[in-house]
Amino acid sequence: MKEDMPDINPKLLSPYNPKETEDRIYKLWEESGFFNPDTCIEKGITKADAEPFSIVLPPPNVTGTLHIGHASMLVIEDIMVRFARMQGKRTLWIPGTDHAAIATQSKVEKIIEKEEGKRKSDLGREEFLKRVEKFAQESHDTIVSQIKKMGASIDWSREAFTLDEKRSLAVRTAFKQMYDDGLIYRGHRIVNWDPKGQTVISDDEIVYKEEKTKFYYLKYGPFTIGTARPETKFGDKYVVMHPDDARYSKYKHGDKLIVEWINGPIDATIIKDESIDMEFGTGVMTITPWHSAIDFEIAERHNLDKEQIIDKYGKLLPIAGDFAGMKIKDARAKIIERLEEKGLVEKTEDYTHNIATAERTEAVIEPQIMNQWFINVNKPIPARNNKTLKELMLDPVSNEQIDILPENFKKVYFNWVENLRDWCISRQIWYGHRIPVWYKNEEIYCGIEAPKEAGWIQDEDTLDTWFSSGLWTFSTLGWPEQTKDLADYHPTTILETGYDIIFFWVARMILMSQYLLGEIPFKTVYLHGLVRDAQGRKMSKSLGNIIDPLDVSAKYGADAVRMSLVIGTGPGNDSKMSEDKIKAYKNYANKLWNITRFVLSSTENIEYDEKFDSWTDKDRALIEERNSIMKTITKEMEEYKFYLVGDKIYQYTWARFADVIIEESKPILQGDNTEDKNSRAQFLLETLREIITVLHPFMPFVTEEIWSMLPIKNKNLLMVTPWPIDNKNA
RNA sequence: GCGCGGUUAGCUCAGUUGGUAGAGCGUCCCCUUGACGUGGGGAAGGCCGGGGGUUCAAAUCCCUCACCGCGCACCA
Repeated sequence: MKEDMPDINPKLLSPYNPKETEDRIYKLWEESGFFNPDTCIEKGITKADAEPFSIVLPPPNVTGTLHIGHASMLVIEDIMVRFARMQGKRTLWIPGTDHAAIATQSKVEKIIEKEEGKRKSDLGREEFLKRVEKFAQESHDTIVSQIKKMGASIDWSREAFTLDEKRSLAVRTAFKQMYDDGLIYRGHRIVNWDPKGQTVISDDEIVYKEEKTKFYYLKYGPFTIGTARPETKFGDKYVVMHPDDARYSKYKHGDKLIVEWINGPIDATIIKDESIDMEFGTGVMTITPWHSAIDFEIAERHNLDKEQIIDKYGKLLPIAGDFAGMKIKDARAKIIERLEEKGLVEKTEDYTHNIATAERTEAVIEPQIMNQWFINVNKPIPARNNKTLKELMLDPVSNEQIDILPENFKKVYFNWVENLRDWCISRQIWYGHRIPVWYKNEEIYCGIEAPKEAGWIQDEDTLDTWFSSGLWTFSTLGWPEQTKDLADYHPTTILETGYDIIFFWVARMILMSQYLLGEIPFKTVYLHGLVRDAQGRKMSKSLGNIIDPLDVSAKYGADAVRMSLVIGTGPGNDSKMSEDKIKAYKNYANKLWNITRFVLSSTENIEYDEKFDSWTDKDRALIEERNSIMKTITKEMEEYKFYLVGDKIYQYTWARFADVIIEESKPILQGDNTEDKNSRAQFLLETLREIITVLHPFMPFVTEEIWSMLPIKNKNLLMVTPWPIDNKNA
């Protein structure tokens, strides 16, 4: 039966085969050079003065492989980028990876411990770093090939890494400028210490977990104090209450008394402070300034002594007397035993509270007072109209220089910035940007390069990974050098990223760009959600519900995976993923294939005329209908409503074009009326062409493949073919 | 505690400025040898979370309650 169609591309005779197609097409794109806007200009595809469209890829961590969430991000961004390119914009998408300091280091530590039974201290800093770098390189290579598989039309010639030479220079330059402006300082402050990771972490790297524990009421002289942490109480010599608390009015601020305590009598001092909640417990507490942020603040206010009770490894110090050297967990019960013996335990209750744990190591955070590096977010900056970093972060969002989609995240953003405390940027890990500060005797030197004279020793610490990520929109464009790229493409057009890193990353990019460049890093922030499984659960190894983007792409084609990741995924919302959904879009790719076969075979003896004008009334009506849909689609593309567009094209192709229009066309094409026949044939060809064109950002592989088979004269690759609708000049 | 979402067909979700409820998957029936069974036609199935209000008209706007989810802050 197929002999009747001798001129049809033989590929069309069998079902669409993504496996055979995708790698070949990607290679075609890469070889064309069109991922690079400079090439597009050189070859006359894009005008040199065209409107720029630029976007940076949120650099995946070099901790392993990409997951479905990365795939979703790649797809949304690739749709933006392909659409912009087809609209004739000077389109730049910059790829890169993130060294992810603490995440990568702890991953490699785990591997080395598992495979060789060694710790990083057994290897030494230099050797350990070599191992991390090797691991990072391998991860990088995997990630790059995965990005290509998904069809990302990204400019590989501009690839960056947060820890490469150029980005390191950017980091040191930024650090030095902040240091010189007095925004970066070193000081003894209460910080979040991770006893397992042996490093400080920022407030945002903390995860609160619910814990059931005991709450003890202890006799402290004439008072009863409540605590869940008796092991910190050894040095407690201040007893604090609210100044308005009538129950304790006979005690005056500064009164001294001697109380019997864990290891004997203690000189206690009465402190009155308004931060005390009279309703909670007995309204009296003792404080441990070294190991509690709240207590630290009280101590600062009243200029009280601070004493360390717990060491870096979570063990008790000599102040604990008999308990010295014990771990917190073991000590707690023993201390209570002792207090019981002394008759100091009044009662014990069950208690549920949230404890701070480290995001990476899951260890319980122990607040400690330590000498660390901080960024001052409240200091006026003369070069920026005396605005503080906080204000520099707030301004562009409140005055709408920067749009956030969906808008409700603005509120979340404001709330976070307003409550922001100084950002602790030093980390006691090895992998990362070393702090560009050197010491010699009492002297301190901060510079972009090491001092030339001998005897200077560099600070041991590295920087929080988000410090370098904060520079990403401009460090990738060549800053601190004043490059052409920087002038052409910064501020970037849009930042597309997950809502879970709005604080970590989005806020810090705004901070860095506003401060260092005096301009916003991007005009729009598009926040995507989490990709969950069909039941709405998070994907995790333990649930066994992980969908690997590469697996499903191999099985159903990257186009099908792309469609299923976009449709039903508005900004800010989590999306759900299932193989059934992917399967449906694989069928769609095949449907397009079959439509193409029909249209090409049934119009074989008719020459496609792009300027055809003798439409029948019926076809004129169909064109009008199609144009109106295309207009809507274009408008929604411009509004970033890809989830609507994808579905609209799908519906139009299948339910309208295939099921109705093509069915109606069969008798027309087989009939005797030449005018009707010709008009309808032209309509089918033109409509197929338009469908394939507007679908290209969503399903680039199958559309590019079909495009290559359409009877169009002088055509270029579909990826650089102009978008068919221009709403502005319509 | 403060804030933000969500609640629409069995499941997962759309529903643009208020105008007679939609899709995918699933279920049931039927059809089909020239584009496609990865198909076609049809059907069942929804007081659009509860209550109240505005309006000629509300899934859509306002108020309120309930439940689910998330973020931030956390009390010793």
